[in-house]
Amino acid sequence: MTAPLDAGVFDLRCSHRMPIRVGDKWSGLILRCLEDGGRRFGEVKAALRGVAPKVLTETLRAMERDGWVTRTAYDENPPRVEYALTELGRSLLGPLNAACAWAREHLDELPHAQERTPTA
Amino acid sequence: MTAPLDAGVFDLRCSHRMPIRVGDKWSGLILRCLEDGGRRFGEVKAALRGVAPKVLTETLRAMERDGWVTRTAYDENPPRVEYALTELGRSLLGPLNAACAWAREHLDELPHAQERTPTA
DNA sequence: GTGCCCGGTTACTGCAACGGAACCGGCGCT
DNA sequence: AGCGCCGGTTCCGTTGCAGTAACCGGGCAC
Repeated sequence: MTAPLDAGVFDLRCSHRMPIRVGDKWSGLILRCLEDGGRRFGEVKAALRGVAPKVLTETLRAMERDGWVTRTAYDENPPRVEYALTELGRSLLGPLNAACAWAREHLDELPHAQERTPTA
Repeated sequence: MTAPLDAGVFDLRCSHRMPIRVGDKWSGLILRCLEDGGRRFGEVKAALRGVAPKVLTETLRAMERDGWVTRTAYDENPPRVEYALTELGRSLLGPLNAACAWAREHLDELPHAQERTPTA
């Protein structure tokens, strides 16, 4: 899954005041990016083309804090850090994919779909 | 469904640059509020306790523009306006409920769930 | 004529998310 | 000595969602 993700059409959200927070711009994409196994910071960054390192760090930290991903730092050099889904994080792929399926199915019915960028 | 909705734990989002936009704070709640039939502005406002009329108008207008709800103004007095789901809007309840089901199922596994407000 | 009801609108403000650019430390390579 | 790699961090600015408070217009009732 190094190819650009198509999940950009749909992601899940809860605001910071709600127990679940998947609503930032990148969480959904990160979930799907880690679907097939752990990945390094740089790999995720490359898959999510255009994400600023600052934002990626923020998002990954939040996801770690909320128990969706694990962060494993290897004491090597150059440094290596691996992010992987927890079971909880993996369970979120269900609703996420349901939403993505909906989006693919109804994309043509959406009034302003073509005016906006369909895929990230 | 005049009782306060519990969908506050989960809603769906896409940013304004994406074809689908369910990400604002209230769209998901409005969808579920209209699930059982059309409702008046004031009814929706009462069901979504705490929403400012300005924000509610904005959200409903956006949902209308995107083809999820219809707005029907009756030329009566006092004025009456009814909002109802379109077929497209109704189809969104699928993924939305999937997400809500996930939230209910995993609420106890969430690290910081109790610190934040579980229900709106 | 005063006030209420409904469905808004307007103006102002706050805040969180997002983004760009620059910089950093530790190590290894040349 | 200088450069590059990796995984960040810091500073600063922009954007957009949301909230508060106040107001409005038309018709009706008192």
